[in-house]
Amino acid sequence: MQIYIEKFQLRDVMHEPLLNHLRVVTYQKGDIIIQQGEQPAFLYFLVEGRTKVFASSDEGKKLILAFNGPFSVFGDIEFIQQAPYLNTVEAITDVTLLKLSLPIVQQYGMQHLPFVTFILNTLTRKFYSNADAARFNLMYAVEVRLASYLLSMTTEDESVSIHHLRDAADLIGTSYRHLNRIIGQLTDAGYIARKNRAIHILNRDELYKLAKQNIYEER
Amino acid sequence: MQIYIEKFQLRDVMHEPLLNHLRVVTYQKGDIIIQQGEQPAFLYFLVEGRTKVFASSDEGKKLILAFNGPFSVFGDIEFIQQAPYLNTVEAITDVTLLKLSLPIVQQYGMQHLPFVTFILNTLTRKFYSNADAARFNLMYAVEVRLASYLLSMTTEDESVSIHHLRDAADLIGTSYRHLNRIIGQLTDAGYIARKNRAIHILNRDELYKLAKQNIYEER
DNA sequence: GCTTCATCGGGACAAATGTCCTTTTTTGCT
DNA sequence: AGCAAAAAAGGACATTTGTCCCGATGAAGC
Repeated sequence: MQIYIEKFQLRDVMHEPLLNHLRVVTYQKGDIIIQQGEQPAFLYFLVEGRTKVFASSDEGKKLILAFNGPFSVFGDIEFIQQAPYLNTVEAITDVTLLKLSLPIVQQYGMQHLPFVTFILNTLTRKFYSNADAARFNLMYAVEVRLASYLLSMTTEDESVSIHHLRDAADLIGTSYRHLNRIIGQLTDAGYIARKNRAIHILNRDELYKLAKQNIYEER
Repeated sequence: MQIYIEKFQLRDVMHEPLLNHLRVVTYQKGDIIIQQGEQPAFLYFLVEGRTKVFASSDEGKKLILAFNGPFSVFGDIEFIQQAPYLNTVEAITDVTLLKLSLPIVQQYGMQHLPFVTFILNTLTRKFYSNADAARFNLMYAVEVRLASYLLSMTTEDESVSIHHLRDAADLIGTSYRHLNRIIGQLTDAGYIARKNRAIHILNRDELYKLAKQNIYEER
C-alpha cells in the first residue's frame, strides 16, 4: 500500500483521512471490476495491470471505449453525478487497485481542494479523449479506424496478436466479419500482412496517412 | 450583469475577484461564439438565448453534439486541459453570455473550492450526457435516432419545422437524403406525417417504443 | 400572374456494413 | 499421429447508408 502511495505521489492529492481509508483490492484476469448499470460504491485507482472499459447495449452490442494502465481512476463521474455506472470495467491482466468508499470520499475528499482539483483533472482528460474517440468512431469508416487502431496498438515493428481481433472489432465498432474484410483490403494494398495468427505492419507511413493522423490513445 | 448574478446564484460559486471580472457579451443569431481548433481564451456562461454545439471533420462532415439553453458553461474542458477548443459553438438565437478570461480563472477560480466544485459538477454532467449521446449514435440505426430526435424536439402535439431538417440530419449523423428516406418509412408506418413543410407526430407511443426509451437530452 | 431561382423530395445506383452459413485451420485430447 | 471440437476465414446475400442528379415545388422579383 505505502509503495503505491509513494509511486503515484498520492500524498500530493489526498490528505490523511483519505489515505487512511484506502484499501487494496486485486482481481484476476477476466474479472469484472465494475458492472455497467450498478449503483456506484467505490472510487477505484488502478495501480497494477491493465483493464478495458466497454459499454453494452440491451441488444448485446458491445463497444470498447478504452484500454487503461496505471494510473487510472474509475467511478469518478458516477460518484459526482450520483448515477449508475456508465460502463463495465474488466481486468485484462491480473490487476491491483486501490479503492475508497464513496461516503468517505464525500466526507473528506470533497472538502479538500487538492483532491477535488485532482478529480477535475482526471475527469477532463477522460472527457477530452472520450470526445475524440467518439467523434472518430462516428465520422470515419472502418478502414480508417482499423488503421488507427493498429498504429496505436503497436510500436515500430511489433505485431498485433490475432487473439485480440474480436476485441478490435468491438473497439472500432464493427462486426468481426467486416473487420476481416478490411484486413483483406489492407493486405492487398500491401500495408499489412497476416502471418502466424498475427498482423504485421509492413508500411507504417501509408497506414498513418490512412488514419488521418488520428489514433486511439491509451488513457 | 447583477441580474444574472442573482438569477443563476453565481455568488454561491464565485467570490468577489471572479465576480468583478465577469463581462457581459452578446452575439447575434448565427454568430460563431467558439471556433473549433482555436486556442481557448475565455470561459463562457450562457445566460440568455440558445446555442448549438457541433464538431466538423476536415472533410466537412458535421456532427451536432448538443443544443443548449441557459445556464450552460463553455470552454471548461479546454481550459482545464489547456488544449484547443474541441467544438464550435454557434448562436441559434441572439444570445447573451458572461465571460471570464482564463488567466483570471486560473489565478482566482482554481484556488476557490466552491468554484472548482462547480466546474467539476458542470463537467460531469456534460460528460454523462455526452457519453450517452455518443453511445446512442454509435449503437443504433438512423431510424432509432430519428425517432429519438423527433421526440426530444417536440412536446405533445407540436411539429418539427422542415427548416431544421438539415440540422437534424447532421445531428443524428446521416445524410439529408437518407433522413428523407427514413422519414418516408416512418410515414408509411403511420407514425408521422409530412404536412406544410413540417413533420407532425401521429403516434407518439410507437415512436417512443422505436426510440427504445433513449432520447437526446438538452443540456 | 409569370418567370427565375433556390430548395426540396425522391429515383437510381454505388459503397459500406451486417447476417448467415460453409469451409478451413487450429487446438486439445487420447 | 489421429480425431473431435472449437475458432477463424471467407462466400453469398441482405440491409443500411451515401452520392449524384433530376424533376417538382414554393418563394421572390417584376
